[in-house]
Amino acid sequence: MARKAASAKDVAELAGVSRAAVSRCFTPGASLSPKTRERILQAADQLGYQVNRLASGLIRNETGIVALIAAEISTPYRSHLLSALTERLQQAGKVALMINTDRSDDSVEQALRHAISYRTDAAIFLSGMPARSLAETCLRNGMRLVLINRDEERPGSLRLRLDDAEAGRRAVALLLAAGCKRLGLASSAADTPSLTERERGFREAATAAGAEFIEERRGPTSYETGQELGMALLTQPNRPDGIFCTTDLMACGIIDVARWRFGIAIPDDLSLIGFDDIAQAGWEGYALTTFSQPIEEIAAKSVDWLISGEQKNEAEEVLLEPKLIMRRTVRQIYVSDTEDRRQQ
Amino acid sequence: MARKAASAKDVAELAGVSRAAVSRCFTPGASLSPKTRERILQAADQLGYQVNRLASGLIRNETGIVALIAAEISTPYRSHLLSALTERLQQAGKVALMINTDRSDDSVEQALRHAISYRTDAAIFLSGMPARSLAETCLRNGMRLVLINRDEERPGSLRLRLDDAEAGRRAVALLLAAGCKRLGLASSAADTPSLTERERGFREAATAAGAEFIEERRGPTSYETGQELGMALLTQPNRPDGIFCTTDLMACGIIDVARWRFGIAIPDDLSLIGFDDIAQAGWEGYALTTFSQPIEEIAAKSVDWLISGEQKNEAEEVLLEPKLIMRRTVRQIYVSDTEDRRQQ
DNA sequence: CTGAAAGCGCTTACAG
DNA sequence: CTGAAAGCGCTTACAG
Repeated sequence: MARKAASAKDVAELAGVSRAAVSRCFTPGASLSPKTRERILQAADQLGYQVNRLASGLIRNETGIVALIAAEISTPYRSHLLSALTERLQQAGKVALMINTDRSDDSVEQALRHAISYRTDAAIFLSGMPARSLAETCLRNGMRLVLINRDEERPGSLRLRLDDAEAGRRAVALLLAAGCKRLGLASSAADTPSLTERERGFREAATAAGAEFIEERRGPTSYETGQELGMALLTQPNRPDGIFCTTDLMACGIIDVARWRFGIAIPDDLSLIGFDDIAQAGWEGYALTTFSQPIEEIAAKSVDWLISGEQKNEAEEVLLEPKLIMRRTVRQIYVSDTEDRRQQ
Repeated sequence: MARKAASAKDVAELAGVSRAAVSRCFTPGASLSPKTRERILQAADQLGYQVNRLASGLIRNETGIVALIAAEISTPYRSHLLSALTERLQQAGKVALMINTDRSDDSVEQALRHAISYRTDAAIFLSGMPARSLAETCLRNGMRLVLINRDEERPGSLRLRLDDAEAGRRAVALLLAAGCKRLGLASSAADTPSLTERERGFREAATAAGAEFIEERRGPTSYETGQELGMALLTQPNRPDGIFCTTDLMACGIIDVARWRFGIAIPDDLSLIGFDDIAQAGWEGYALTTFSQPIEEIAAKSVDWLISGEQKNEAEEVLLEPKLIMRRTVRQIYVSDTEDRRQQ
């Protein structure tokens, strides 16, 4: 039993041409007479020939592989972004190598070494950061780096960020406009750049507005943490009536606790704003007012940058705007009762 | 600017040994004196050398890459499975190539061709099926195939299935035991092997028990379809009081519609059973009684089979049991009120 | 234990 | 337009 796929040599022999010719047949733009091309294509088809990307990658110094480096890849937001990225990559003729990390420097380094050993054309970081020295090694090898929502930059890389702080500020304004008297900030203890920025924006605006607020930060970024956050915030003697939660996943936990354990009416007795616009935020049971991450835009910009353009030595940076998605967890007091009905 | 990573040649020169020696240094079990190894390791470290898996894959006919072929990869169940698979693969020293399909034969074929061109050691199918002829080509090249929840088999491949029909049957029994008088079967129109089996088991058992039931099948497998299903089922003149929904995602949609649009109390006025045990099924707002897919077991069995063992010519098959997860969407009537309280 | 040499499957100047 | 030849970075018998 042959354990080898057909090679260019096999095709060449069958078609009665040189190995070079069959190579040209599969490299766009190479000169080849229509007749020869036809003969080669037919032979290739007959043999089930597929060019070996390992070999061609070795020669051309371009593998068509790009590494996706991320932690917690089954989380709603993360998996959505990964999906968008994978799809765009495929449309651009690239292929995605998924590498799971646990966010530790060690595992991120490990991931990047994997990427290097497969000579990926690029690496996209959704979690963690490559050490400066390793990043330089990558660049020297012609590998491109894109950093999504990371707080540092690396020379030669593309950095895509959201204006997280602005979202925190807008959340405060919104909550105050809804008549909330006592604000709450809920976040995980993950200390991820995006979360920290959202928190900072919130504190800044709340302080500037002279608003009273309390905050709770704990645990990993999860639904369960949301439940704990809800318990902590809602058992306070003077509990908040307007909460900004740095992540939808946690906000869902807060909503459930408020509703099912305390019977708190949302948005009448408690207004809540999340971040990410995960699918569940749009579910009827949550209808969460939140800020959406422009996932398709992030994915598009990332792969556009990867496939086009020359390598530069400065870092490029693009700042995207989260968009406010109004749903039904923030009380609307500006609209009178009758107008409210007319609007529906 | 050097655009090339350090190669074995560079390391060999720096360490004053042959290229063969540095190759041996990085292949487990190759004979090499401790002294030489030490010198090589040091040189490699200094140069930031990583063996080029493209070149080694070419020679050894083993790339360490395994393709994950799936549709709708950001769905809760799918992304969870993908995450487990990726993790196990990494632990086994392999790396995951993620390929997105849209389930059409065409895109599945495309995906497999991609896998072939990168000479992946294996392909794991979570969606779609490789055409018989293509599958044979793969096997001939020594590529291993694992099919998860697929209805056909392919010689030489591993097929992992769940006893979906049995779950459908158990759902009927459970609903009947809960005192439901009129059953409902809710499913998407996706015609996926797993769904069809779950439906079949339900119909079989319902018919055998002489139970009255209605069914609704429509749309893709999504939360939104669940909402439609809920509308269709709950607006019936004689609506069901016990529903088996072939997927948790859709079940969540049904719950929300029942609760928020019709004010139906769950489980008092409507019992509901799902399938998959996605994270949301465990959320406080749903607390969905459901069947769990043994995801970790599926992942473990898949990669164990891949890394160990000889290629055989018959297809192997393993049948896994979905496990009933009792939560709070099925009415409990066997337990008297006082006993009920004692149990808590 | 170690090295020289052949070979994996491709691409790409270089000539013609 | 086409082929012969060199070379990408590795591994692996084969000798010593």
